[in-house]
Amino acid sequence: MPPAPVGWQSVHAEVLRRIRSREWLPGALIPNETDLAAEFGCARATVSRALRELADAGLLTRRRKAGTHVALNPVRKATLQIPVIHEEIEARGGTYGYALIGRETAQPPLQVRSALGLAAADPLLHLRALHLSDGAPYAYEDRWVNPQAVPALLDVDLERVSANAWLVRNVPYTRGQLILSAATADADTAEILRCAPGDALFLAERTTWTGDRPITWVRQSYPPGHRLATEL
Amino acid sequence: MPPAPVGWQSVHAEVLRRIRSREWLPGALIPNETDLAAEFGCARATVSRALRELADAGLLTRRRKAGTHVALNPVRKATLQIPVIHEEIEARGGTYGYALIGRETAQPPLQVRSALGLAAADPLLHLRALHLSDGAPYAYEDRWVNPQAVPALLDVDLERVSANAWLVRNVPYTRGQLILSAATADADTAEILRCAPGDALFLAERTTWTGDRPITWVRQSYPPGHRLATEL
DNA sequence: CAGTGGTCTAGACCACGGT
DNA sequence: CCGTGGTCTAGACCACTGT
Repeated sequence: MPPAPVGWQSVHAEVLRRIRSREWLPGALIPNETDLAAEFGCARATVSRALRELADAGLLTRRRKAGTHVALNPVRKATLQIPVIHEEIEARGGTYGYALIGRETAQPPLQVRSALGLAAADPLLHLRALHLSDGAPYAYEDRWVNPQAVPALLDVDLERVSANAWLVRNVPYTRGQLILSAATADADTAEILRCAPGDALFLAERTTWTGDRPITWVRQSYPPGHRLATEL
Repeated sequence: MPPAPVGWQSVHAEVLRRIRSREWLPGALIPNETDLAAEFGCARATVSRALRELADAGLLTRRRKAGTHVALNPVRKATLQIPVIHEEIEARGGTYGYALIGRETAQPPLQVRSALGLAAADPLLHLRALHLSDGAPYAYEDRWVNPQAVPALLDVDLERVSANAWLVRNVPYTRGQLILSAATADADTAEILRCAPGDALFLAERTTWTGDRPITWVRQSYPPGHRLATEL
C-alpha cells in the first residue's frame, strides 16, 4: 500500500491541529518549509501553499529569514457578504419590491461631499428609495451619485430598475469603503420605514470610486430587528 | 533586453483591467489557462494562481470543463477585522482601561441558551465588564461562559485580565458566529455607558465553539457614534 | 468521452531582512 | 552574509463535469 496521498489541504489540517491543540504555542517558531516538506513527505511548494492559507487567515505570521511563527493574536476575520438587496430579500424567501421616493439634482450635504472627496460644490443626483420585502419596508436608501462619473444613469428609468442594481452591473468600482453604525430614526425616516421615531436603525454606508473618481455614496437604513450575520 | 518579468501579480492586474474595462463582459467566457499562459509568456501555474485569487475575490467563476467566466454579480465581500478591544483602542491612540462590573454564576436567559445550543439549564459564568478608552466608556460587555469548556477561567483574576483577552490567548475556537445589529439603550446600559436611555447602540454578538462544545456568548454594546469601517 | 481547472513535483532563482 | 519565504517553470497526473 502506497503512503496516503499528501495534498496541501492535509498539511493545512495538520498544522491547524497543532496550533489548536497548543502543540505549537502562540508566538512559537515552527519548522521551516523545507523541514516540514521532509516530514510530510511532499514538495516544498505544497507546504508553502498550506502555510500561506493559514497566514492569510491570520493564524501564522511569516517573515523571510525570521521564519514562520504562530500568531500571538489570531486576528478574527469575518467576511461579510454584501449582496444586492434584491437578492438579499429573495434569499430569505421574500418577494422584492422597490419604490422610488425622490429624485432630484442638488447640492450634497457636507458629510457626503467629504466622503466622496469632492471639494467643489458640484450638484449631484440625489435618489431616495425604499426596498420592500413582501410589501413591508425592508431598507431605506439615501443615495448621491456623481453624474460626471455615470452619465448614462440619467437615462435609466429608475422607477423600474433600482440604482443599486444598475450600478452594480454597469459601473465597476476599483475602491470602496463600508461603514456600519447605529442611529436613532428621525421623524421622516421613521414614517418611511413604518417604525417609531427614536427606534434604533442599523446603518450601512458605502462609498465607491473608480480610480480616483467618486461614483456614489449611499446609506441604507434598516429598521429595528435587522441583523447582519457571518461565520468566523 | 529580455521581456519584462511576468509574475502572477501582473497577470492578476491585467485580467482585472480587462474585467473593469469591460473588455471581458460579465458572464463572458475567458480563455483557458493554457492559452492565457501562452499569451502572457509564462507557466500555466502562474496564470492559475492569478485566476484563483480573482475567483476568491468573487470576480471570476471557475468550473472544470465549463471554463472561467467573468462573474455576473461581483460579490461584494468585506473582510472585517475583529480585534481584541484592548488593541482596537490602542490602535486609535487611546489608553485602555477595564472595569469588571459583575461576576456571578447564574442561569442564562433563553437567548443565550439557544445561541449556545444548550438544552439543559446548566448554570453559566456571567461576566459584565466595561472597556474604557482614556477613561471614557468605550464598550459594555455582557458575557456568558460555559465553565465546563473552560474550567481554568474560574481561577483567573478577572479584575486584572479581561475575559476577552484571556480567552483569545488560551481557548482556541473552531467555529464562531458574529451578529451585528442595533438597539436602543435601556436605563442600566445607558448609565454604564454614560449615554442617554433610548440612544442607538451598535451591538456585536459573538458565539464560539470548540468542535461542538460551546465556549462563550458575548454581546458588546457600543455607545452612539461608534463605527465599524472596512475597505471593499 | 474529452476539455478544463486543480494540484503535485523537483529544481531553480530571487528578495527580504536578521545577524 | 546567508537563511528563509516567495515565486516561477515545465511537465505530469488527476478530478470534475458538460456534451
